[in-house]
Amino acid sequence: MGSPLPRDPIAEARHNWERHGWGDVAAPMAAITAIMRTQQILLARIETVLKPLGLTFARYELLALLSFARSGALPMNKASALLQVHPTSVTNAVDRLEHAGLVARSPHPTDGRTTLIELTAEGRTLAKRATAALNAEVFGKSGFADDDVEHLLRVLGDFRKAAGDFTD
Amino acid sequence: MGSPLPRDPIAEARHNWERHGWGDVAAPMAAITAIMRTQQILLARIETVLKPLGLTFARYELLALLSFARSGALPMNKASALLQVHPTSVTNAVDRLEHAGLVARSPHPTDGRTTLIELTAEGRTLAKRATAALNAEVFGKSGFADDDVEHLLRVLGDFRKAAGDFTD
DNA sequence: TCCGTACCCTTGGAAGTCCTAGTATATTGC
DNA sequence: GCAATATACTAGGACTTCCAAGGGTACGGA
Repeated sequence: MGSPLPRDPIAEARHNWERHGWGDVAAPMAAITAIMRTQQILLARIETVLKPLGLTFARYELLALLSFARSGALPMNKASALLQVHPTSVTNAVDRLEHAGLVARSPHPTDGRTTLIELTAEGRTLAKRATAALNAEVFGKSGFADDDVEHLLRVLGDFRKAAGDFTD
Repeated sequence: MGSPLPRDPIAEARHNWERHGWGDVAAPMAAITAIMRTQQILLARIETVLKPLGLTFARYELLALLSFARSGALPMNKASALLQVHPTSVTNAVDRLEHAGLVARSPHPTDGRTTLIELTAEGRTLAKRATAALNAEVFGKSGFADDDVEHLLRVLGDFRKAAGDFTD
């Protein structure tokens, strides 16, 4: 999409902020922008690894979640809550995964409102392969030093908790 | 979209990774997932602030970039490179901003292939208001401690540089 | 019993991202 | 000068996300 820029655009932005008298918020602005950009880079790496397997990140996340579910099945609203995405996004992902034969919908035994989603054998196999690929190609080569990983987990964990992600 | 979960889903995922014998990549996996989620939270905050102004984040970024351009105008390919998004995304954003009367397209004086984009007076005013709102409501209340901001900037800066974002 | 409220999922629409292709203009090499 | 290559933008399609609205089901109080 683009070759390396001669200058860091986020450092430039920070400089612009300071030049306009917003020095008090320039650093957090830069940090937030850097998080946005980092997410973009990581997502691109992940999608590159998943593409040959016919998966997108959204669909992989759902497969992975199901593969760890004790009972092997999850209500859609549970999946929505755990993945922290809108229910319609889950509907969308399940539609496509179901069409690809990787998951199946079934009615909840006692609650007629609820739909359960479950991995097919094929879905379970693909989830394993996708996780192995991501472990090898992305998570195992993140480029973050061990110390930095721990620090990120602490800082971002505090942030998410303060944002109301979890109460734990 | 959801009330706080009783447990941190990312910590759960890390636990699942360790339980399956992928302990060597569990921490980076968790850190990467945390970056994804943090971006999602921050983007939602930003969009909430921009919505009353009739802007999305993508359009705001373009307005802000133009407002800092010395000449007041930028070729679309330059904007694409600096914002680090696909050229078609810039076309999309410019289409909508132009329709809203916030930017204008004009032909490049010497290169017939390139299109220049420029802020209208209205666009310049709105960019100022939007930046003020973001500074007050998002960047000024990021929730990150000053030390953590500096650390984030270093770690993510190293990462982006290693990923080939800039050569500086 | 039955009505209202709460909850679960789906549909349709708007927005963003990227990709692939296509058109038009520059530039380079022969 | 002209053909071949490179560059700039745009069109159409796939995907994800969210919101708003609607239909179905469950449950609790009158």
